[in-house]
Amino acid sequence: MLQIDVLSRVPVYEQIIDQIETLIATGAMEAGDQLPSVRGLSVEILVNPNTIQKAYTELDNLGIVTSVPGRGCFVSQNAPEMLRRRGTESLSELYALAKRLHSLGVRAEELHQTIDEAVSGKTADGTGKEG
Amino acid sequence: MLQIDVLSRVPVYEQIIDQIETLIATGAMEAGDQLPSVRGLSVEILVNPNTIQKAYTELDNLGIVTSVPGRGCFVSQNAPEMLRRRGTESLSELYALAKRLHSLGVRAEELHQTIDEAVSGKTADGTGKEG
Amino acid sequence: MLQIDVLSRVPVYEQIIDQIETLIATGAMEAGDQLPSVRGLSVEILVNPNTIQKAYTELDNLGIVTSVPGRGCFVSQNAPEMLRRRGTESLSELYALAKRLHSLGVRAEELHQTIDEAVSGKTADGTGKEG
Amino acid sequence: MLQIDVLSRVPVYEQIIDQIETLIATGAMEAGDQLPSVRGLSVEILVNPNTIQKAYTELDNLGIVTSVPGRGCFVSQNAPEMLRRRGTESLSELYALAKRLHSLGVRAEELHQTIDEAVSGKTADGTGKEG
DNA sequence: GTGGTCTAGACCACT
DNA sequence: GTGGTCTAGACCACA
Repeated sequence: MLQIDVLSRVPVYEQIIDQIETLIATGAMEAGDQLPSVRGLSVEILVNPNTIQKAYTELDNLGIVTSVPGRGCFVSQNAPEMLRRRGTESLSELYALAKRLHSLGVRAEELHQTIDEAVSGKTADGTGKEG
Repeated sequence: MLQIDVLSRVPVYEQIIDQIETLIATGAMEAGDQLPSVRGLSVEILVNPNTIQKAYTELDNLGIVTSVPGRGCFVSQNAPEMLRRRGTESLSELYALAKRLHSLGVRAEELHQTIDEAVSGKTADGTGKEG
Repeated sequence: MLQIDVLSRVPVYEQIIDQIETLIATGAMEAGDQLPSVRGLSVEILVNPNTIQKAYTELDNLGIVTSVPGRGCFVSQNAPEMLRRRGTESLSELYALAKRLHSLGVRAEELHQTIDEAVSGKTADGTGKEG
Repeated sequence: MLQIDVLSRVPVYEQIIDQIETLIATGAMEAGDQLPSVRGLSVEILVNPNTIQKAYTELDNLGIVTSVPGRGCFVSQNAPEMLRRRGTESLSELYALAKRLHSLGVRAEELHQTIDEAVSGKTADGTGKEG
């Protein structure tokens, strides 16, 4: 269900958060759906239960999911809307990265082209590799 | 000369690297130019000499700069070209980020608009802060 | 595990790098193996943790090793291959040194004999000390 | 006359020593020949006179040249023989480097081949670049 | 003066 | 526990 790269610089709990958010934003998971149990997901993706718990707690704090003690963890009603808003707010990251690449001499045209490729899902020079 | 944000999550030595790279890529510093001395920059921007040294060593490893013990630190001949190439290669990061934001529901139009703002230097909703 | 010569002109962190690379190249450590922890190795070979850290960071930059914060430091998958390639590329150093010795009047036969001794591990007149 | 690489890791004074030694060992300079004056060589190769002086002093200490105050610096009578002996002693460097390359996986055959190329003056894969 | 190395000791995020 | 960053202060070789 989730793909974890233990060698990545991105903390494991953050990878979990990102992927669950994407599942929700893309509609693969809907409001009210139950997340896998901490222990179940732990054995499935071979990650320490504490790390899973940390990711779930974080998602709860963000309001993306709702933990119900003794029952489980469920996608919040307004999760998709929240994620979209969060995405818009995160445009500042895109802004900062684009600004840096531009300052390194990458032309605006190349930046726009990369955006188009990301949106359309092509992998021209986007390998998906991070930093 | 350099602006350090001690509250940023970006390590100080990386801020130094980024800003020097930008100075070179924008032509503010040219091949052969001498960088400020480790100790001089240290007192100027109020950062420990070891941190400056770490940044310079990293820039040396990257080939952006050539350190000559006893003489100083100089911008490499092919630094501008290297930086531009590095920037182009880093488009994959932009690709990944744009893809993620799009998956969170951000529309392509918003992404392109952010690119435009980054290139033109406006700060509409790009505060430079992270998400 | 590692032998450090504090009297050598070779920096301690470089001695660490060299010896770990040798362990990997010779198969004593394999891809995926975990390196000793920074603090653990520090007390074992009586070297400051920062010096160990510097060696590990360098190995990470070289791609020989992958550091995962909070988990440890692991031998990269393609480390052995990279090391062998690096060795072949470094033949130019051997070339330069041999050329210099030859220009100083050392006969080719002596050079070949020294190579043989180095390969077979004998220490005839190769003390490992520098000239 | 001498070629100095100010960007090299090898100290300038050491480059001067090396090249003068090579000139003597190859017979380009003979016993009794006068070396260029400190100030003359200084302007010719654009190096600080103190650095030239340091090289000459070092050569004097090695017995390769003899400084005569007020008259100049001359190649010693037994310089060629000394250099040859020094070269033989320096075989330990070749030993150490060969041992390291071998430990990185370079085969003995490749090492011998590189020696042959260095002796015969070919530049197959010997670029002369250092480390 | 320059860069380079090392130590001691602290704090941080993450597992 | 892990690696990563930073500071303070020292010493070295080199120009």
